[in-house]
Amino acid sequence: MTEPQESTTDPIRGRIAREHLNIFSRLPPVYTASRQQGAKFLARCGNLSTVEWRTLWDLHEAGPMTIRQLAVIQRADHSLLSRALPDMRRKGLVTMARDRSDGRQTIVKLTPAGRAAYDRAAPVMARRRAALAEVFSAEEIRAFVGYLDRLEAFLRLPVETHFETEETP
Amino acid sequence: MTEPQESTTDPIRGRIAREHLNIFSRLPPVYTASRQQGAKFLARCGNLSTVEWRTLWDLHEAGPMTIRQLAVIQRADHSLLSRALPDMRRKGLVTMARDRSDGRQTIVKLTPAGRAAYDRAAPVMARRRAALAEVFSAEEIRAFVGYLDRLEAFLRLPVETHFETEETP
DNA sequence: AGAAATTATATGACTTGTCACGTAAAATCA
DNA sequence: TGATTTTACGTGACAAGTCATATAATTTCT
Repeated sequence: MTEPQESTTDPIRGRIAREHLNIFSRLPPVYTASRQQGAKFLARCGNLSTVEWRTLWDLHEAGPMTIRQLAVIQRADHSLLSRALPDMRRKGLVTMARDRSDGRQTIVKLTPAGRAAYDRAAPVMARRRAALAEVFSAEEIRAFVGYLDRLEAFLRLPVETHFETEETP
Repeated sequence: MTEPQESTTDPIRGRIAREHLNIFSRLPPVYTASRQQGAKFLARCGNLSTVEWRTLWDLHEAGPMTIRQLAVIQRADHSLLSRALPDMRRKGLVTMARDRSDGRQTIVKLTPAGRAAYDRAAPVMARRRAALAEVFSAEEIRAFVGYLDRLEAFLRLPVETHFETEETP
């Protein structure tokens, strides 16, 4: 009744089944799927990249800020922004001005075109979050986020933590 | 009592606080942290990359297989493996042989050196999973994975799903 | 004030991951 | 059997991210 090649596919299936419960293995595909879904939503409302969308959103919500602040909010390396922003300026979405009171900093600000791009994208991206909210209740989201918090805390522990002799004498 | 600059930092903090509950925003940093932690663990036991480690592990657990099967297990694009494997062969970790019965396929197999590299890395990576298990009970892992399953199912829905007029007449 | 340390940004090199497209081998179907 | 479709793999081009290092401006310390 079962396929004759079962002996060949079995170890593969077994492997997949076991990895299903491995959080570390699950993360990359889930993250990637999220990135792709986000990109598809963005494709429907202009041609913003993920980084661009996040940046427009942050600037819209929190007002003009420095590159570092953007990086802090997005929890990404500042170099990611440092590379993305000149392109966004070229596209007319933002302005970048050296801070007069602190010459190291660059203050990034939405332009009218940037605001327009935000306005075009925002409802579509809001729809995405609304769609998620149809699948997860607010309570479930909180629980899920709680797991993410705890996982992240674990992931950011210094690695040595896990290699010290942990015998409590 | 509060800092005088609160008016400046407030919108930033507010933004961070609000994004904290946004699953889509939380995923990239969590994924990235996991990748970095994995890389640090791997740095302690040889110099395998993430992809290399995953591949050695899969081959060790499920035996020789094709590039496609590796990609399926890892839920990644075949091109990722297609690029990584020649390097691994060059390092002597695997052999790649054209399948005699199906000339399209390449069968990847662990070499003794590959097995040795696996044996070196495996205990360290097992320790990582053990450390996670100290922080999450088996039950919690199941619940967490359940959320990931549901999220992934949502993320892989065709995008149009979310744009059809969903008024049930 | 001057030296030393810190901070903000830029940039090169790299990993993980995608998609699109080309080619060869295999499977299907007429 | 021969034409068409499918499948496996390779490869170029790209996005998102990192780290390390350099430079300039600011802050801190003596």
